[in-house]
Amino acid sequence: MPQRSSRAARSGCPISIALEQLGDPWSLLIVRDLMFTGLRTFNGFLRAGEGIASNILSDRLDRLESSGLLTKRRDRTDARRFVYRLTAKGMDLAPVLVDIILWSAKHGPTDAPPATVREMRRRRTRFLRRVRARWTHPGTRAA
Amino acid sequence: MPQRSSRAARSGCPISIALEQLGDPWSLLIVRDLMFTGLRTFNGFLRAGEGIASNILSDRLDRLESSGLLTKRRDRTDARRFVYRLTAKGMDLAPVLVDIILWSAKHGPTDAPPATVREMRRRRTRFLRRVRARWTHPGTRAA
DNA sequence: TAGTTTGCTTGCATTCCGCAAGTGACATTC
DNA sequence: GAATGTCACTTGCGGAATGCAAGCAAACTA
Repeated sequence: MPQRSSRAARSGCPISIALEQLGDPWSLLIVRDLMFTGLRTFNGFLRAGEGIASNILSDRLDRLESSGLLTKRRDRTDARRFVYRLTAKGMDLAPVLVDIILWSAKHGPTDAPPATVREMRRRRTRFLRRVRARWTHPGTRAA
Repeated sequence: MPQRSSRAARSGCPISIALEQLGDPWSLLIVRDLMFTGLRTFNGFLRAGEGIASNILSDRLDRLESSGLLTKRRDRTDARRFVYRLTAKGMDLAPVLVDIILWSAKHGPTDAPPATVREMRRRRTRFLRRVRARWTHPGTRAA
């Protein structure tokens, strides 16, 4: 278990604090998968992501869990499997992710559906409310 | 000049695209210094930051410039010095940074002044307008 | 012109990362 | 119930990135 000793407690700056938990190329992608897609298992992240290595994924899931961004529980129907789920703290990253999506979509071509991007921009708070509702009441797979 | 070959063009996901440009522990801190503090020079970033090494800073400035997030010009009054400045694309990260600050301030103690955090949360668009105005008309050092 | 400042660059040791291969617990199939 | 497959990792290894200290040329200052 590699330690992130050099990155710990650099300063009290809120941005620096956030980067200690999310300042790498992978953590936010895992949060994205948990928030916007239905992915909740190890192999789900492995395959549907951008090609993260399994050891890195394992390490990032541990860090995100110890940062309080997600929880890890055994699947009830399959004891091999773990179910990863965003905490409220992790869910509170939704505005950040939405702004990042809007920023990327504004400054270059992306795969994000233009209709969704437009909705994010024009009905930002409503979009965030819906994402949160889907998290509170899972199973509601909104378009 | 180390290359970020392995991180290039992982997918068309807008979050992945953003992380290719900002997905490390330092880039966003440089953007923060440019956006919220008056820092614009190499040694300014070096000293006021969280202790970035000079070679890393040099590399990150190059990357941010080639990503179109900042510009680099000679200082007119001191030809040794370069002046780094956010582009419009870099400035468009302001909503992201504000959301990150709000997220950090909500989930733990930070050094951010509570009054500023409250203003960011309650008058978000006005706060963003002011940050942008200070960028458009430099010299206006608002509190 | 001697000395300082500025923005890097270079060497080097340490750490991190991606890839491939393995492992043990569990599930499925026959 | 034995063979096979799945799941969530773990390990080994080579290469890349990082942090630290030192050095450097150009430009400014005394």
